[in-house]
Amino acid sequence: MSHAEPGLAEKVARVSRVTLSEVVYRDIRELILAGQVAPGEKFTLRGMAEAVGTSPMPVREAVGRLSAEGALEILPNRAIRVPIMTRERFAELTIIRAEMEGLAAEYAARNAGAEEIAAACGFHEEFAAESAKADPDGAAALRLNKDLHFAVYRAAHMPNLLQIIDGLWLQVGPVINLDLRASGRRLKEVEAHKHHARLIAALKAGDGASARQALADDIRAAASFILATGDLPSAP
Amino acid sequence: MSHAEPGLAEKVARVSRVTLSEVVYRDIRELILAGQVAPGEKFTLRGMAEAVGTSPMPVREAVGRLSAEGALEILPNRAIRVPIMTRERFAELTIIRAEMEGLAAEYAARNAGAEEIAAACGFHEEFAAESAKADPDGAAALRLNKDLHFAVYRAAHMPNLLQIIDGLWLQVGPVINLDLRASGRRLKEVEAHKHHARLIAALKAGDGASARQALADDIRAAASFILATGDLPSAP
DNA sequence: TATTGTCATCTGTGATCACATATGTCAAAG
DNA sequence: CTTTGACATATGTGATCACAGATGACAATA
Repeated sequence: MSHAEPGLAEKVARVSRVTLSEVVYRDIRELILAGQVAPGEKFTLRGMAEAVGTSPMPVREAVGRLSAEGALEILPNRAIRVPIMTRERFAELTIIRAEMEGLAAEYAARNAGAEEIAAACGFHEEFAAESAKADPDGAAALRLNKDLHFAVYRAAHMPNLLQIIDGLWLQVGPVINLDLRASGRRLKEVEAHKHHARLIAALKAGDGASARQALADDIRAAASFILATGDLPSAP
Repeated sequence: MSHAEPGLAEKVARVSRVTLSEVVYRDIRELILAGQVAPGEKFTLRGMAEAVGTSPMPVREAVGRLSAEGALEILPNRAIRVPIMTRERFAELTIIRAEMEGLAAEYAARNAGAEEIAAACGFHEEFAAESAKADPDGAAALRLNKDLHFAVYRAAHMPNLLQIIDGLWLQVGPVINLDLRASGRRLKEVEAHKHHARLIAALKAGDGASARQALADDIRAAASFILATGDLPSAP
């Protein structure tokens, strides 16, 4: 290929053809993250294939990836289901999240550019506004909360860390969303916006230790609420 | 089971039945961990399938899982290769490892039973003995080093954390092993056994903070050596 | 010699088939 | 009414086939 023409041919060629496996993977992933599939729910390759209008093949690859990430579970019977979240597993994941996401916040405080901090700050203000309402929109607040968190994590400029955190959110996603439906005021009660404010202030000051502390507190406060009010089974 | 002859052999075969995908997955995984495939090396589904004596099908699933874990990489051309380790990626993975494995060590100091500490101590003594030799066996020392580390991580009793650490070792595995061949005395020069001794002492004392510090120092010392002496490319 | 165009081959992706096992149904025996 | 057995169906796993795009070899051309 000649390098002379960066024009149309190049662009068209760069149109990365996305595989069906990738599409199915992202579809199932979104279902799980949005909490639209309940923990313990089982499904089959052929059933999912018919639902998305493909052969079972792409679903197989998607399920393989998702089970490798812990977002799905393959029982000894070879059945496929959304993993059940126990109190013990949730507690462990909370410890890991506080550590990893705190680490990301610490490096974000060091490495973030001004525009990245501004973006995170924007999400923070939107979130605080939504939280302050008399009857806050839980789904919208939750989305803004996620936007804020990942704006910070991206600002750390650590792609491998970001990928691990992504996998952790995929595992706790169902519980977070299901719990929100059970108790809509969660985000206000745990005073998430106050933790967020401390986080943003630390980012602006370039104070890594404080950023880490604020983020860890945010995660632990939300987790404590879920462990206290949620109905997570206690099977070890 | 309603079959006429259940027989012992039948039962054993049925119980211990693992899928071919799983076998192939573990095979490739071991190749990568042992550093028997070089970073950048490419391979094909059909080629690997013929090598292991199956159809391409199980290889496809194994490769899918491994690429989800970052142990393999799928290029835009859809070619499959062992990821190239850059200085930047190695530095980031080292930060993450120091944090995660340090966390595991801290909880191991709290949660480990006496027999678990004894097992780790045994690996430590074997490792120290091998390191003290005039001409230490690098491969054996590396294996003992891994045994010691994972004995500690298992003692934390945090299965999710253990799985994440496993994935991290899978990503840094090739470099560790390749570097060892280039400079056999690495383990002695970085004085790994001294870090290990501090770690074991902290475990016995139940001192989580010291255990974390010792383990983080061990990882950072080895990483510094590789960054200083290795020939990792500097492509961001 | 260097470049380009053509053609045979290779490779990943997706669909379909074959098979062993797991699950569900239902009638007969206790 | 409960339990057990056989039988029909459904499901995951593995192999094979079909196909579009990528790769590589090689001759023709400037």
